Formats: sequence, structure tokens, C-alpha cells
Amino acid sequence: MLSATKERIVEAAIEVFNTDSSAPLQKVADSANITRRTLHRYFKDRLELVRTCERKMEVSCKRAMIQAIQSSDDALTQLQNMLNAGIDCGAKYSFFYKLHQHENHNHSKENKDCAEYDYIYNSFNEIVKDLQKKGIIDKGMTVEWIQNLHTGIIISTVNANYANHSNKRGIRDFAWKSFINGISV
Amino acid sequence: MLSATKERIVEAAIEVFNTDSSAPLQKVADSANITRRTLHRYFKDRLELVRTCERKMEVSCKRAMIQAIQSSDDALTQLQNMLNAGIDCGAKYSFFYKLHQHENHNHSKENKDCAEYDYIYNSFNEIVKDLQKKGIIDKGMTVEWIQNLHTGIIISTVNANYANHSNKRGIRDFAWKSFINGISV
DNA sequence: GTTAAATGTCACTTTTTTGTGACATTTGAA
DNA sequence: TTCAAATGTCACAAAAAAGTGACATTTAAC
Repeated sequence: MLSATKERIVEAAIEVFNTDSSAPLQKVADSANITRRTLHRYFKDRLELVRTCERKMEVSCKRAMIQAIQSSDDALTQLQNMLNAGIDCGAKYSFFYKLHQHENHNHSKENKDCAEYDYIYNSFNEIVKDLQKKGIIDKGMTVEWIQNLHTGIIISTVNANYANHSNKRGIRDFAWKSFINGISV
Repeated sequence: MLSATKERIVEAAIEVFNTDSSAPLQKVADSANITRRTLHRYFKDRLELVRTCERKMEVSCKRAMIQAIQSSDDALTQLQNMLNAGIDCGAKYSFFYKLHQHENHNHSKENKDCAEYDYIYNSFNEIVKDLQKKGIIDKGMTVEWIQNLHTGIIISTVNANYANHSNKRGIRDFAWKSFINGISV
């Protein structure tokens, strides 16, 4: 378990590195409201911090996604819950899916992280195909595009939440409505 | 007019800085397939490069957007052309709109750049309201969300184009379909 | 209030990045 | 081929960022 401060540093680092992966650690420290010296007490060096961020994203995004998948037997509900899970993960999510898509990431079934990612990805595929069969989702659209749109809408929603702190509930509803209508027949 | 090499450096820098705004210049040079020494022959220092990138994005995105707005009298066509214009701008677009939204950017009507941005933003607003009045776009959705979704789908499409070089035409069609259905009544 | 743990301040070294000068190599037009 | 412009190579100094030690200050549990 991470201490509160360590947790805060990791959260700040994820936000910062999300748009500025070479950001100086001073920027992370400022964002976490601590000094650089304190940051270095929790993380031996930059690499250790980055690794911890990756681990955190890996674990928390996957847990949220797997939970969403297993939350229901109904494909439409599963899809909606997966969207919500992504939104709840916030900045972590946009990084998470990059991790496994990145060119210098060599994907292997033996790697536990990759296996779980595959499970999520395959589940998403099956959900989409199921809904296409039922005539809910447009059969002309590829799963790749739908996956892409799913991620894009999550990122949009997270951004919108930054700009507009007041109406998170409403934004979440818009997100689902836009997503499902965007891929319906 | 920029020389071919200078142009290439700027394009590479936009791509790199888009996800890594503190990236070392070596990374930009590598990405542009030149040496760091050459980069420094074209740009006195990092700031000059960054400014040039911003200028480039400002000019090319705005020109594309304004052209899209003026391409037709029909609101639906205008909206579709604005989406396509964003997609054509690629990585530049995602940076462009950040520029004017960013917290330490103080927006003023006197600034020519801001005035043009306002023109684009206001045009988008009017187009959306027009389509809402005509019963095409859902009246329950805020313009802010639609703006947000517009940008999100552009970014998704640009990402999809990176992953799948083969079928750009198809992806563009998906983007429009998802966008317009996503905000329809 | 005392005390220990956590954090901050400051000074310092090491490493990385930046920017430049001098000269070699490549390229393309005449 | 020849020559000038563009680019590369290498070496270097200056600046920024990374990482650490010593000690002061703050915080919170007791």
C-alpha cells in the first residue's frame, strides 16, 4: 500500500506525464504540492517514478475495466459500464491503452499484463459483435473504429470535466448518449 | 516561406511536442531525420522553434477552419467540412485548440489571433444552434459538449490514421457518421 | 508539551541538455 | 568536373535538471 503522499505524487505525475512525458520532476513536485526533495525521498530516481505510474495505471484501469465487464450479462450495460470505468480512471486511461499499443511494446501472451489486456480487448470485441448481431450497433463499422471512438470519448469527457467542474453527471450522460448513438444503426 | 528542411523540422516538432512538450531537441532532430546541429542552424533556440510551431498551427488550422465555414451556406455541410478540416490538420489541431483554452493564455479581442479564434468558435456555435432549431441536433446537449466531442473525434481519427494507414477514407466516413449520429435527436 | 516522523531549505555534485565554433562531407546546379 | 550551399561530425562551454547530504521546521500522535 502506498502512503498518502506517495499516492499523491503518483497521481500528479500521471497527470503531468500524460501531456509532457519529459517534464522536469520539479513540475511534478509543484503539481503534487511538495518539494522536489520529498519526491526524491519516495522515489530513488525518475525511472522508479515512471515505473510506479505505469504500474498504477495498469492495475487501476484493468481492475475498473474487468469489473465493468463482469458487472452484467447484458452487452449494452457492459458497454456503458466500460465507458464509465474509463471516465472514472481519468488521465490514467489515456495512458493505459497507449502502453499496450506502443510500438516498442512487444506484446506476449506469457506476460500477465498483456494477457489481462487481451481479455479486456477480446471482451470488448465480443460485446460489440454481439450488439451488431442484435442489430443495435451498425455492422458497417469496424471494431477498431469503435474501440478508437470509445477511447476518444473517454478522453473528451475527462477534458470536459477539467473545464467544467460543475456538471459531471450531465457530461457523463452526454458521453454515453453520443457514444451509443454514434455507433447505432 | 519556409525551406523544405525548416518545414520538416516544424512538422516533426509539432508531432513530438504534442505528447511531450519538454522533449529534448535531439528527439525532434531524430524525428525529422537531421542532426541537432542542423536544427540549430534553422532555429536560434528552443523558444524560437516552439514559437514557430505555434504560429504554424495557428495559421494552418485557422485557414482550414475558416475555409470550411465559408465553404457552404448549409449548416450541416459546414459542420462536416469543419470536422474534415480538423482531421486534415492532424496533430496540429489538438494543439491549436489547447492554445486558446490554456489557463495562462489571456484571451483578448484586440489580439488578432484571438479574434479569429472567436470568429471560428462563434460560427461553430451558430451552426450548432441552427441545427438544433431545425431539429437535427439534440437540443438537450450543450454547445460545450458538442465542441468537446468534435475535438475528441478529430483526435481519435488522427490516432486511427496512425494505426491504420490503409483505409483513411473509411475512417473519415466513420468519424462523420459517429459525430453526427452522436449529437442527433 | 514532548517527541518522532515527515517535510522543507539549502548547498552541493553529477548528469543531461543546450547552444556554438571549426572543419569535413555531401549534394545539386551550372 | 567544379563550386557553393546544405548538412554532418566533433569538441566544447554554459545552462538546466537530477540526485544527495546536512540540518531546520512542521505535524500529529501521545
